[in-house]
Amino acid sequence: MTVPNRQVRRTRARVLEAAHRLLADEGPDAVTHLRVAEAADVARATVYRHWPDRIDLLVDLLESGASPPVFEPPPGDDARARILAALGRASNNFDGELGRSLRLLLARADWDERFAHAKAAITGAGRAVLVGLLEEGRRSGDLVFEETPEVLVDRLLGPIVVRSLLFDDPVDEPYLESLVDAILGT
Amino acid sequence: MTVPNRQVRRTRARVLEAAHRLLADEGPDAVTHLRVAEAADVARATVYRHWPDRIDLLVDLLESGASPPVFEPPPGDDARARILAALGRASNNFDGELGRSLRLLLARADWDERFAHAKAAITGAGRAVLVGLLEEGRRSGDLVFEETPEVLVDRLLGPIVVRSLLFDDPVDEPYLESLVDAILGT
DNA sequence: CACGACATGATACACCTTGTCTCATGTGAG
DNA sequence: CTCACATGAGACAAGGTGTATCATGTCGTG
Repeated sequence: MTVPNRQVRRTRARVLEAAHRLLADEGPDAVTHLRVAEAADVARATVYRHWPDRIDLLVDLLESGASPPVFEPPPGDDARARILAALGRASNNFDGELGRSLRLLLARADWDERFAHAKAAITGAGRAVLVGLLEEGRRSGDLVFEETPEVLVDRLLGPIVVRSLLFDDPVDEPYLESLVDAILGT
Repeated sequence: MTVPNRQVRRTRARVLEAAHRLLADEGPDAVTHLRVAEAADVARATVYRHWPDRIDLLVDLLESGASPPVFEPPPGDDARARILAALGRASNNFDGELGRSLRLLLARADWDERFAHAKAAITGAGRAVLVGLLEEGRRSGDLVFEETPEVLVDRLLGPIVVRSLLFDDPVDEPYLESLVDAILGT
């Protein structure tokens, strides 16, 4: 991995930013070499040099946009509060632009290996964070449960996902609290 | 609504079937007027006559394929068994081709009104079936719960959705049983 | 600073897809 | 059988794709 030039970094950043706007405004079909180049005020050939395949550009876009803050391990004292904060962060990310990226990732992963990798990385990371919080709570004695942590993650994350990604209903703080209490028995 | 010709019906069926294969094999980007026409052995102009917009064809495809059996109200005696059967049917449908259609619908709904309608119709129907089963169980005395039925549907359906659509982990009968017992307290 | 390596802009090219049109031919309902 | 209408076949302009070339611009290094 050679570290890219300043010029290269600047160009990539400009292109990605333009592509990001295009994706957000007009959807994945609008992210073509031509339109991205025009929006970024960059030669079309330049876009081809960096991303010979349109799909690579889309994957880059989704990975850079959807990855970092989705399930960041939150600070806090007891396990319940930390889990609550993690779920709140997740639900905040699910609606809005990040939710759209996630849905796009889910759909494209069915037909394209590159999207599948990105999907696995992101969902895997999120799952790992929650599993970690649960195990930490069990070790510290804050939580007592019989099921595997993975099963509990399903039960905690699932309702939020269904509600925001499928039903387009809001998820607020009371909803999360009653969910956590019901699942974790706190 | 005029009832279409025999010729028209035949053509539409052939085109839809070819488009279906294309979607399943190569994904949504492959469903273009040209490729569908070639696969269906039909003139390209004919496809344009029936579906002037490529998106209409995709929506048609997803609605016809994804709608009917997703959450069919199952027969059975007690509420727990019926809900279990409904969830089992749903989880069977989530992986495989129907799951892909659902994910595609979710993603495209963010940028296209027509997909959004189809998504709302399908998810709404599914939710209604489960809510109905819960209310029926409450009336018959099989089930006792304090939350709204919608909240319980989130908790029942959510884990299954997350597990099959996000994590790509299998959902088997014991998983469903322990889920139902945990959520409904049976 | 000056040089050299390399990224970019500009342009050209052949090829493919799209959307629309026209007209001859085929098909089915009455 | 006949006529309305659906389809097939092909033409067409417009525009997107992918690749190549070369002059120009930008940066890192000596």
